[in-house]
Amino acid sequence: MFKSHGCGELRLAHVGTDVKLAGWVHLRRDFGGVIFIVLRDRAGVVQVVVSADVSADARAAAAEVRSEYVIQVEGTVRRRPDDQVNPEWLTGEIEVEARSVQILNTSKTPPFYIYDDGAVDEALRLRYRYLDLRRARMQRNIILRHRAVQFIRQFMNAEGFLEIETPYLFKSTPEGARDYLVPSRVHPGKFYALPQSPQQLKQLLMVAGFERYYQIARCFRDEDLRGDRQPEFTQLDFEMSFVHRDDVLDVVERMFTAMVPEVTPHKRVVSPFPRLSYAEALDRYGSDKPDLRFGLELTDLTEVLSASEFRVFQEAAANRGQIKGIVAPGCAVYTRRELDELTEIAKREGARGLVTLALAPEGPKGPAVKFLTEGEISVIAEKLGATEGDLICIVAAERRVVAAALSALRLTFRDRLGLVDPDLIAFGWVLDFPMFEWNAEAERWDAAHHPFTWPRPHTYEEMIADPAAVLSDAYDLVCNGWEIASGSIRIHDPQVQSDIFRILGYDPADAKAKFGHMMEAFSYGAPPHGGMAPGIDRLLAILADEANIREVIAFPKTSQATDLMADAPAEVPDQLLRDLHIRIDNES
RNA sequence: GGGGGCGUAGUGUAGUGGUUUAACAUGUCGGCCUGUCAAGCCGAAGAUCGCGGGUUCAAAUCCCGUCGCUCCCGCCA
Repeated sequence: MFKSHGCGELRLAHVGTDVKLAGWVHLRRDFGGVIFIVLRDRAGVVQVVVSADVSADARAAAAEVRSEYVIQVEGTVRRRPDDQVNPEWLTGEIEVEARSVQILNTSKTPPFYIYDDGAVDEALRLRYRYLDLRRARMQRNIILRHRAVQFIRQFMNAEGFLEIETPYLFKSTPEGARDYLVPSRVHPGKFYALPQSPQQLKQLLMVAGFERYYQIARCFRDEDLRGDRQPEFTQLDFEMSFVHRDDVLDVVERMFTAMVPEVTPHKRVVSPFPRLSYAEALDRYGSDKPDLRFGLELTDLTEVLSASEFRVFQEAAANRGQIKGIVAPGCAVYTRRELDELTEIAKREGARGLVTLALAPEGPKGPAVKFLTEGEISVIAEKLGATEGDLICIVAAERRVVAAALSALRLTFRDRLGLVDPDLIAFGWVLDFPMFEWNAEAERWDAAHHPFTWPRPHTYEEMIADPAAVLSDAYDLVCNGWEIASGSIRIHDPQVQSDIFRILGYDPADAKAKFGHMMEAFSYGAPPHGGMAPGIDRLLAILADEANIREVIAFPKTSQATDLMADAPAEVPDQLLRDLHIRIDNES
């Protein structure tokens, strides 16, 4: 072994110990006769003192050393004099007096600082990802991820789940995200698809009688990226037989409630997780993934303002729309410019405008004041619980737009007013999703979650009577405003499954080709089952205080889905394409 | 597919009201230095201002195009 200890693990207790260390040169301070080297390895950093008095050879070697050289040091752990303790460091009470310094490898000057987590151009970080990963922030995040995943494995194992792998080369399924395809060499013109999730396979594992399955599964979706979306991402995919909805929720709730204090002790989990119906989430927060760390809930004013003379309100009420508002505490002083920005946010979500009422000391102010009676204004303020100094924001439009606009404003105030404790982890369940969604463009019903979800009323007659009213046993877990997991109790009855396909308008022959294996499997004694799939990347981003899941993935893609380090995707030799029976059409 | 932001020594930034030898910090290289801890002091090198084209007497600066990174909308059952 090159080393007897990790650099960062040395403490006062090691004083007097002879140690062999190996790592990277973090910083170097050369005084001529004495050279300080801050040596770094995975465990952390420690100060090495190389004195000419101790070893002329060691001093000579240390003088050659530069940032990020890989060196080996042999020496003795020594207590630092009281006035030279570095309280910033875990190893700050000691130092290693070097007897020998060996250069194991040199390094070019790195393209950015390793010892500092300061901002560096994203493209440069990704091009030199292996250097970026050396930096404290990424080391911390990747190690945190390891600990979280290990916790999950131990927890799931203890709960009686079996870890089972499923294929990456599988079959494209209709709907959902665009698939990543893999051409078949053996079967010209045919393609595998990388799984968007192991959904079908885990259900088949339930049919197979494993009862409890889990997998830290890579999933692939060929859609445009966002801060919370990468083309490949990782889920804790699990499925359970002979359970009801609450049994599934219970596993996840216990797991995360135990995990957070274990891997991030400075974070506080709100427990038990609040439960909201989908309808309630939209009603109170305007979103199906509400940030539950703060209030600022939406209040419905449709009824109290239905008789208003104000045309904006009249129209909304007349068109079966809604009038809702939120209160921004202390924001009555907002300038014209700030109010315009709020209006822009509302408009971006489809609202035609935003009604603002500033409760200034001299009375209510705002462009709509002249259209409202004093009585109406006081009813609004009372309903919303607004007091002097507050800013009221009202959107009147169709339900969807009202929800989207006020939700966006709510998050804007969250950020501007600093309404959340960054160390709060606020999980919440969103339940009772609708089974179907009307797809106006295609003029048909789509599955709101996926077509394998168990509908509450499950006879064809009950469902077709009013598809919009059919709720399902689908559920989401949200955390700090992110959708963190999604799942459902599945259909295990082939009759119900074919009824769902019928309502979704699948051509029976087509459904058989796409899902025949599922239908057939269900006809061989499929147990009632359900499951869920928490997104590991998103959860880790929240725990690591990162806004982008890139920061918790060792080798992520850019927002254009490229790998700047390896330069992928890339062209391939013609022969490879010929083997795959593929010709490139440069026209399209 | 659409919209916004960014691109200037290795890195992070300033300069963007047209006329500079393109500034500052840090890093790099050399020198001094035996107790520093983002060491200090002295000295040096380092930038065709992302790329291409245009306007002009004159472009880092204005215009057009293009590339890259990023955020958002669409998309993501």
